[in-house]
Amino acid sequence: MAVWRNAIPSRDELHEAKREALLREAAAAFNRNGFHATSLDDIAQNLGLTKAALYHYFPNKQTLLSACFARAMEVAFAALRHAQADGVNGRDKLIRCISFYVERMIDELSCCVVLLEENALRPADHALLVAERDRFEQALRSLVREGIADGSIVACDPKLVIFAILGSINWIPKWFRHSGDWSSGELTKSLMELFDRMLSTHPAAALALEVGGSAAQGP
Amino acid sequence: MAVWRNAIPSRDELHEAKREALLREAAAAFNRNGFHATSLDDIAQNLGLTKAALYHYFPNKQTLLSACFARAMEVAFAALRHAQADGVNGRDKLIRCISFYVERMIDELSCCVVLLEENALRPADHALLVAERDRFEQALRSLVREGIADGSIVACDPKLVIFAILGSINWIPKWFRHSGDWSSGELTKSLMELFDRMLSTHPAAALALEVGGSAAQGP
Amino acid sequence: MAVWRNAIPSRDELHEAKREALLREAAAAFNRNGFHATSLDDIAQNLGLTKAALYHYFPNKQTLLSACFARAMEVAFAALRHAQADGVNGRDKLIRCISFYVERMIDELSCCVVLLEENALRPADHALLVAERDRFEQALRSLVREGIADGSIVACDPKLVIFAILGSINWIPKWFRHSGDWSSGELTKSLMELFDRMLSTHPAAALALEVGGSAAQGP
Amino acid sequence: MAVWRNAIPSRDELHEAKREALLREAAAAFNRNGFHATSLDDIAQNLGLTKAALYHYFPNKQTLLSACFARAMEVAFAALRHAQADGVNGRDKLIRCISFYVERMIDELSCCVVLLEENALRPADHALLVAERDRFEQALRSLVREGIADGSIVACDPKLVIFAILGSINWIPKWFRHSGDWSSGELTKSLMELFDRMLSTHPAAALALEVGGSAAQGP
DNA sequence: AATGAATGAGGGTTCATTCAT
DNA sequence: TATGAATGAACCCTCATTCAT
Repeated sequence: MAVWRNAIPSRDELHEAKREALLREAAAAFNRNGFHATSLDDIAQNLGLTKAALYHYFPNKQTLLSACFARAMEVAFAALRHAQADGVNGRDKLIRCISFYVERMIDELSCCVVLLEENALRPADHALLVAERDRFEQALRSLVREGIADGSIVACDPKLVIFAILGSINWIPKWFRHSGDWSSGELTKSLMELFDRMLSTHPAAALALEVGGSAAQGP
Repeated sequence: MAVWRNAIPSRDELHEAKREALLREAAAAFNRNGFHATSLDDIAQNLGLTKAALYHYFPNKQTLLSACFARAMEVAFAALRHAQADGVNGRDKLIRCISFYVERMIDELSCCVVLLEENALRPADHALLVAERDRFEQALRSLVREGIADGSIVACDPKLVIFAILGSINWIPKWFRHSGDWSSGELTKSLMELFDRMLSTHPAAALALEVGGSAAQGP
Repeated sequence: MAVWRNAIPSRDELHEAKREALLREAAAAFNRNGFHATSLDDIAQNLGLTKAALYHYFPNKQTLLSACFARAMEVAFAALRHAQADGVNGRDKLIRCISFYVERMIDELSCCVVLLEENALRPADHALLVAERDRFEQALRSLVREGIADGSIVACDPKLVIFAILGSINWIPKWFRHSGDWSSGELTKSLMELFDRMLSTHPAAALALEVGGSAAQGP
Repeated sequence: MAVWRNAIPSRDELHEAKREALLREAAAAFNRNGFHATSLDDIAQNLGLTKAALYHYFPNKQTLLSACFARAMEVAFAALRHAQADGVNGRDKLIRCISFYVERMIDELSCCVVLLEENALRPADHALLVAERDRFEQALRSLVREGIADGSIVACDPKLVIFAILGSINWIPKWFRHSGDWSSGELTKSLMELFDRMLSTHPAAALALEVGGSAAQGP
């Protein structure tokens, strides 16, 4: 039976797989050109489908966007849980969180400038999703405060630091290409080094940090 | 008489002033909602005009965008000249340049996510302006290399560092409000401290640097 | 006093002269590009004026068209009177009429495709002017009948003949240029020879005809 | 089965049929009112469609015009081939060509004042199509020269003769109505008699010619 | 599930026309 | 008289969305 289930996917599984492919394609297109400059025709063509066919998987274009946004939020909170579990201090948690988030976003959704398009969300989605995003940002700021308190992060304005980091991250899809100089892992690692130095109270030690690796040795 | 000539602006001066107001309003709207989500009606209404009236000042919507972009590039190269003239080493030059750029962009064009919309430019403008932007980014990378060479900037990948910094900067209009917690000068100063720490070989020294103070006094 | 009146034209005379220049320019433009493809800006620029200035001479664009049309009709009826007075038979009258009409239309109004634009006239003007044009066409047909009756024109359908001739004439502005191979007089003469042969009962004699010259020697 | 395939047109055939209907409707409208005075709404309403629906069949309004123009050119060159094959001398060829052209143009495209709108063509189409039209006119002039050489056409200026004939033809849609006095065949025949007399060296013989009868039986 | 046809709303642009200066 | 500014209507075109097949 298991063999069969692998060999011949059920109708629902096929549907779900196509839905997933559509979501990824939409995310990639939104990242490339922005939500408004992306037509359903564009997305459909890249999938070898017709515009009308998309409506079997999503009720409308806005939903594609909010699904991307929601996916980003899922990743964000997964990153947060991951960081809370494994991090040894504020800075370590923050870096782990960002690292996890960036690498998965790049691989799954071509990273998420989608977030740039928050104004394109319908009011209902907007309220819900922006609230979630704000919760995420609040959590990140809390990590900064935690780091400042435990001495792992230099004195700074948590709000500003988080804005700076998120800016760098959300900018990635504007220049990163999977075919380019870096893999998503390399990019993430290098970027984390920069952030780490920006935050560290002892930057020399920061350089020794192995970001994304098995263990983070805080000061 | 000279007083009178100042007091009563000529028709040309009035025209130019309105054109300038339109450019600013367009930049602000593009920053808020993106190029494609901004209709000429939106811009016109905010100026108390009709859509058609805009065509007295700009030949088409695309030109509004490229004018914003071009303005950003003017500021960028002014910042570069300023930094080259006054900076004492690579890091100092880079920080001065970014500082000057950010502060003026915020004040003049609500900062420039406009740059995000490069894909919306017409081919002719795109070729010209993106080339200029690339020249600017190259110049910034050169400053990084200069800093690495003179020991003021820590070993790093110049490309990545510049992307990280530009990302932070271009993200500003998504959250900064003139009516908010920071003035443009305060924001700039705080942000430069972060960048400085990210780049510095001796972060302690970096904190002593008075960034934004002298750097922001452009011509 | 007369000297003065010649040397310094009165305000009214100046106005009338400019109005006349505007009418000609409009006619030329309409002939070149058609009524709808001609903007008031086009006309104004060719006159070294602003669009708004035209409104000192004509209340609106439609009036420019109907004035051209009316002018064409004046010329048409002048041609008719001329032909009635001097022609020696039906064919001679018809040819004289057409000849007079064509030459003056070319010189005064760049010839009148304006007539092609009858559908662009406002209802009020349309009723009036098309009625006049129909009267003119009727008169031409009468000349054909007269020619058939007096033996100077071959048996034919008057309606069709007139349509054929008017078609040729109204086509002129599509290819004739004042700077080209023919003068308006030469063109008219050659064209009349063609028409004359088309109508003549004795084409050999037709070739001897001196159209537009001092005397027409009918058969 | 073949019967069925004929009885129930395929989707492609339906599409093509509608496209053809649109082309005819557009041609008729352009002939009636001119290109610029014809809105897509006008055309669409006459077809019982919405403006936007037209875009399933043509990419833009200009293409409707150039397709009409191109169609006219196809007919023109078919007429030319036909005349070259069957004509016995220059005059006969010319008349056959014109006859074939006129009758088919009237029946297929309400005749083609479309040609009047050459200025409305986009540069790319303009270059191509006007070149074709010029080739057609050149071919017609060659026929005139051939006729002069073989004695079937009276001495005349080929350029002028062709302009005169084309003028008559292009004027047709301004007055001809399918519901009127003449059928397209009768009109064509009568018109050819006029042209024939205009060209003939022996007009008596010309009258004996049976124009339009055999000439109108195209492939 | 997939598609071609059709639509209605909306945006950019042009242009005749008006008006204050 | 002449003009720059402004407007509103109309147009072409795009696109998300719906529906019958």
